[in-house]
Amino acid sequence: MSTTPLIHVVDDDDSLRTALLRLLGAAGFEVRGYASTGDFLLYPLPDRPGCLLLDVRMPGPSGLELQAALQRQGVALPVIFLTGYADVADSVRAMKAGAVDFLAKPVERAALFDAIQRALACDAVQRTARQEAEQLRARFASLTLRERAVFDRVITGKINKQIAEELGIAERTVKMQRAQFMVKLGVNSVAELGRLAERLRRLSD
Amino acid sequence: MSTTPLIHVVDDDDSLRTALLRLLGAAGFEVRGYASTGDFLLYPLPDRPGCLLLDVRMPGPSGLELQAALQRQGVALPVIFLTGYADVADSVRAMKAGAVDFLAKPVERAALFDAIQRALACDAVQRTARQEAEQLRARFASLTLRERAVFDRVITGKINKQIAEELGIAERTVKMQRAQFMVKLGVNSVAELGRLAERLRRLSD
DNA sequence: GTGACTATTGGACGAAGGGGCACTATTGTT
DNA sequence: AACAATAGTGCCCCTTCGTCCAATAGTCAC
Repeated sequence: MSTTPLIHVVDDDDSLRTALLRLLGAAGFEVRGYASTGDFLLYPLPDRPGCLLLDVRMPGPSGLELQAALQRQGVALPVIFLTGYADVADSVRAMKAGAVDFLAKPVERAALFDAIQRALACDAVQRTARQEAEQLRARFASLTLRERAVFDRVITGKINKQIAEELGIAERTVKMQRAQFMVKLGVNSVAELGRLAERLRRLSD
Repeated sequence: MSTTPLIHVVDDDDSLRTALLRLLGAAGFEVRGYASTGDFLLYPLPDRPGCLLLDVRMPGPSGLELQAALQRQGVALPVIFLTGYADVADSVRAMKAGAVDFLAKPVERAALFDAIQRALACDAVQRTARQEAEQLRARFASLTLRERAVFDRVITGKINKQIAEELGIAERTVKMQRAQFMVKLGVNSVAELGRLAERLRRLSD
């Protein structure tokens, strides 16, 4: 069920990165180290719980640029920054972009583990939310255009007769399509249908 | 309709505060200046759109402490920090606590107005969300215990007969209470009722 | 006790939803 | 050309819902 979290460490300082990997590994996490932004982006990201410990200043693309790139790609992996240079502008930019924390090197063990815990909690919430959204979208994607048209009108409270007239079809047909998408959506009552519709609407806006 | 936003400026530096007030006033905002955290907290906060420009280091309670106090009181006024001392720890703490931005003095006009614009947008979103939540809660608060019991079962798709048996009352009575809360909640169909129920559930968790 | 008020109930009728059965038209397949 | 497969339809029956008219029982103030 619960896979052990995978923690990615991106830092060009070999000795620090190795120390971090050892520390986190000893704490029971699965870990992967990368010496640069490019190394990290080289292979596709496995779809599993985790977070990213990211150095800010490195040869090549900076940690901030990596964070922005991940955002553009729609990757929601929580990021914890580690930096040796105290730069307020960097920290603010990172936090505005959604970083979980921004820690100064040398980082204290307690602060690091606290940040990781928050990052993993954040990731877990995001993952379940995304998963539920996917399931919901999938269910609605199986509806035909006609069924979807009837659905849209049912959830606004219209009665079959009105729907039939609006769509230029027989009331009997409305009943059929209605019954069909009730099965497809896995609901047994109009009330549940309305709740499902509201959950779908939340995803859109 | 749209009140001009009210911008609060808390800074112990009289000349800077005055300059900020003049600048923002000239830009069309309504402004109020405070020389300390205490001054700001002295009077109740008017309930209107706005944001808070807050210095970090001041004699007495710091800006960060004020931010924390506002959070504890449930005040959601967006905060933009201004600081003369570049301190990464402060900036991270402020941003983690939800600050809109954290700007170094001397602050550029463009950066300031950009931050203010984002803060006001954020405030507007929060205010409408809170207002809708209030209205929703108010509508549900008008339901009697019995009506609420029937409501809970209607939205799970139970039919009147089942509800009547569960609650130990006649089906006829269920119908009546059902009609009553439909009026109270201002909906015309079970589908809308379900959507309303889902919106209410969102507020709880 | 009396009257006002609320909650609850019974019976009945029309409107609406749900679904079974059979027919038709269109489309794609062999 | 013959043959499914599918969507749309008409007819009919049953259940459920919404509502009107009326009646009963409990509570509270005076």
